[in-house]
Order: sequence, then C-alpha cells, then structure tokens
Amino acid sequence: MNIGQASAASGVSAKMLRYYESIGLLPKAARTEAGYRVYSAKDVNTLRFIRRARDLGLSIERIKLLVGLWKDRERSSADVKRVAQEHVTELDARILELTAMRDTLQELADACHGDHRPECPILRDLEGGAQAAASRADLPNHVGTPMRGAAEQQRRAGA
Amino acid sequence: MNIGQASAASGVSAKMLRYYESIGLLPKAARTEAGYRVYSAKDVNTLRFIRRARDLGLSIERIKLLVGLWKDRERSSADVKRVAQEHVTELDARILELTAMRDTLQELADACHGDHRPECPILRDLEGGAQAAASRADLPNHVGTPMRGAAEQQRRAGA
DNA sequence: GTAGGGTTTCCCATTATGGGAAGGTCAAGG
DNA sequence: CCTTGACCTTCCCATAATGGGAAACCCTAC
Repeated sequence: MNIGQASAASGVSAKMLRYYESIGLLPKAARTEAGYRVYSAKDVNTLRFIRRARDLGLSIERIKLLVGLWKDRERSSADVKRVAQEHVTELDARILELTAMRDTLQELADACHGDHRPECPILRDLEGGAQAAASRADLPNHVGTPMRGAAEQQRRAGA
Repeated sequence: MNIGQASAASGVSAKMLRYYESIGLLPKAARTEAGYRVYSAKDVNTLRFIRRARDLGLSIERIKLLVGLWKDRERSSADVKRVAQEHVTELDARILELTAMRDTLQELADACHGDHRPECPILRDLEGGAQAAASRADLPNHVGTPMRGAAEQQRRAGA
C-alpha cells in the first residue's frame, strides 16, 4: 500500500501521515527501493484509531499514550480511563469558557437595536468594562469582570 | 506613558502591544527621542477595549472591525451587531462540537471498568469505529460516525 | 519513450502568545 | 561622574496541527 492508498483507507491525509511519522506517533514506515513508504492493513488500523481519537479532540500527546496502551496487552483499563477522563475534564472547562463568552455576547447583541443608529450596548460594554459589568451584574450567566484574566489566561496557556 | 505602564493599565502584555502594532490593529505608537513607545490615556482605552474583546473570544480580525466601528461616529449598530452575532454563531458551533466529543467520551469512560484488567470499551471503540458506532447508535448525544469529517474538517479549517 | 499522476523532501503559512538574547536608555545612589 | 538595576528596543524561536506548493523523482499505461 502506498501512502495515498493508506490515506484514503484511513481518512488521514498523506501530509499528516508523514507528520505523524516525523514526530514519532507512528513508527518509521518501510520503504520500497525507490523510497516510497509502504503500509500494511495493520498500519491502516492504527491510522483509523488515530483518526477517531483526533475526532474526539484528543491531542497528539494523549493519542500517543492511548496507542501505547492499545498495543499493550498488559495495560490496565484504569490507565486508559484516566487519559479519557482527563480529556473530558479539559473539554468541560473549555465548554464552560465558550458558553460564558457566548452568553455574554448574546445578551449584548440582544440589547442592541441593530438598526441604522450608532448607539450600541455592545460597544458600550467593551468600552467601559467595569461600569458596564456593574450595570449587568443582575443578568445571569455572563462573563463577570472578576472572572476575566484567570480563566482566560488558563485557556490561552493551554491552547 | 511607557509600554510597561500602558501594559499594566490595560492588561495587555507589552509583547502583545508591539504585536498588535505590527499587524496594524493599533496605529504606530509615538516614540521618544530614544525610541521608546509612548502611550496616552486614550490609547489605554483602546487597549482595554481590545482586551475585553479578546476576553469574549473574538479574533483579532473581528476586533479590527469592531475598533473601526467603535471609532466611527457614523456607524450603524446593525454593523456592530452583525459582527457580534457572527461570533456567537461560531461559538455555538464550537460548543456543539466539543459537547458531542465530551458526551461520547464520557459515555465510553463510564462504560470502562477502570480497574487492573485490560478490557476497555474506550479502546474498543477507537479501534473499531463503525461497528462500535452501530452498537451505541441508541445512546443520545454522541458523535455519530456520519458526523465525523464534515464538522471536524470545518473546525480544523476554521481553527 | 513520453505523459500524467503519485511520491519524496523542504520550506512557508496559519493564530495569538510567550521566551529569551543582545544591546541601548534612564533614574537613583554612590 | 559612574555604576547598577530596571526598563526598553529589535530579532529569532517555539507552540499545535494542518494545509499549500515547489522541485525532483518514480511508475505505469499507451
């Protein structure tokens, strides 16, 4: 199997196949005399595994761990579960952040007339954070001023 | 005001101040004879605006638009609202994706014993996507096989 | 043998951010 | 007046995962 065929069979682009090999997620593929990479059906299985793990949003680093556990007959399911659970925790955190942003922005947009006039609560809020935050302190589910920085810096660091 | 003071007053790092200037989000700052950047209270206002917009997850490109509208006395609130609404739409899409991932992974983790034994539904699922997808077709809120690719590719393209 | 399509490697770009080096500046204290 | 430490400057590098594209090579069918 050529790289193109392995790519088609696994749903992983040829570009990524080479990349995964280069970073050690995949072992170095065998080569033909001409230097073409050669893949087996077993390799395609691994690729599909990786593809599905990526679809679940797992990072390459975590996928490396999972592939290792997958190939290890002696693994404990606890190890696998821990990796999965860590990712769920991160997803939850990210979802909370995005939801807070979404809700705040939706509230502001709802309060905006959206007509030809220049008056706009969205800009007013961005302009005068603290004051505006006080004025919408009674609204539910918004990104409060004290929240800013902390969670945000986290997200940026993690991303 | 030096860059350090503007940074402290706005919550935007000095590094980012220079970066924003380099990409044209900020006008070129005035300089002292020695070449130090100089900022005014008005500049700090703009920086705070940008900071808050970033906290709401807006991209630099959209913030450029918003800053433009903000400074434009002739703007229509409809223009501002549209930009905000576009971002809400993207946030919603991302939240849906992450939630689907989260739910699928949580279901798999819940089904995993998490003990010393190697048997693990998580790995089984990653291994045999199609079959596993069929076996959990009755479960709610999971990442269905037909969903994969489409939404995922979108996310990756957009990210 | 030649055309067309697959492959290889290498470099570049993306997004927004931080780290760090080498060197200039400024203010306070000796 | 000179030193010291804190600040500033620019420039390069790194991040995560992916795509784009060029130049050169290979293979197969006609």
